[in-house]
Amino acid sequence: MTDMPIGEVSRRSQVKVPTIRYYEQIGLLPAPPRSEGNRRLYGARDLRRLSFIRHARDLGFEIDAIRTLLTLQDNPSLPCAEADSIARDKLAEVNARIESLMALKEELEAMVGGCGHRCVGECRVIEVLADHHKCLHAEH
Amino acid sequence: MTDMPIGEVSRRSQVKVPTIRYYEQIGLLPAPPRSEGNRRLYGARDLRRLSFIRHARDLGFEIDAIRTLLTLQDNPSLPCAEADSIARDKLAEVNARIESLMALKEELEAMVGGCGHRCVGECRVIEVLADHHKCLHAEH
DNA sequence: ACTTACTCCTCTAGCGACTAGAGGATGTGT
DNA sequence: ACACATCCTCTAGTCGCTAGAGGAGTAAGT
Repeated sequence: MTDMPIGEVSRRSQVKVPTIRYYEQIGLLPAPPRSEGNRRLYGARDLRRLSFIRHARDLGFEIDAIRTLLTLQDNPSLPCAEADSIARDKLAEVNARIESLMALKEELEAMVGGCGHRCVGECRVIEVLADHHKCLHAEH
Repeated sequence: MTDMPIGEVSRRSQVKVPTIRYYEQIGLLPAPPRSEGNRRLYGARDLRRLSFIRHARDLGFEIDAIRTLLTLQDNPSLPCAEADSIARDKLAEVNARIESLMALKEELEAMVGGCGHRCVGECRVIEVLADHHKCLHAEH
């Protein structure tokens, strides 16, 4: 459990080796002790922290937000309004992104469906991109 | 219509001035003629090209894909299978992104809903991020 | 003991698609 | 004549890594 080399903590946390070193460099992960041969030695705490980071990154949280979340995690007696608000912001952002991707999906489907694979002169894909007014959603 | 300065073509195409110069630099937009005082002078063709680029960027196409699409647009007699396949790829990617965002949305909703704004020690947001097994979707 | 193969170290540079800012020239309106 | 907007080039920064060079330490097999 303790004194894992970077490769093992990488495998277990699913965070790539250079990324772990990068996280150390930007101060997201504390610099661990080193072996006699100057290798990083990680413990269970580091593994938990890395898993936390990786999970949050997967969920689309930015490094800065994760920094805040980690500070909160380190101080469990603080009020959690901030964590909640970060998650709420993220949710709003995700909803917005879903909405615009749905519009995009419709537009792409119209493009792809309308093209009969002849030549570019008659291609709906090119046509739609060239002429904004042929869009399904003129707002953008 | 012709001999617009960069600011005007920017306003009309909705592409920012430095971005237009950047597109010129990377060879996405041909370098226009210059005025006596060394200012770029754009014509209707450039405006159309920029609008095409902007529209495609909005739709999430990468610069490289746009480069291909522009080449196709410039040669209308080529078969359009490639344009079609680029759009199809993009559609698949968009669908995948929508799906993962929907899963994310659920997870964030569970986080936000489960937290009663007390203190971090009881916060579901932190808890879920720290412990992967509390996720709704264990795959990721 | 020696070799091979692997992991690890530091360091620098690169990615994509811009964006920001410095420092200066040109153009427009009053 | 002057103010002010717009333009020019150039360099460097953003974010979150990723790739590669060049070298050192370590584990397993012979």
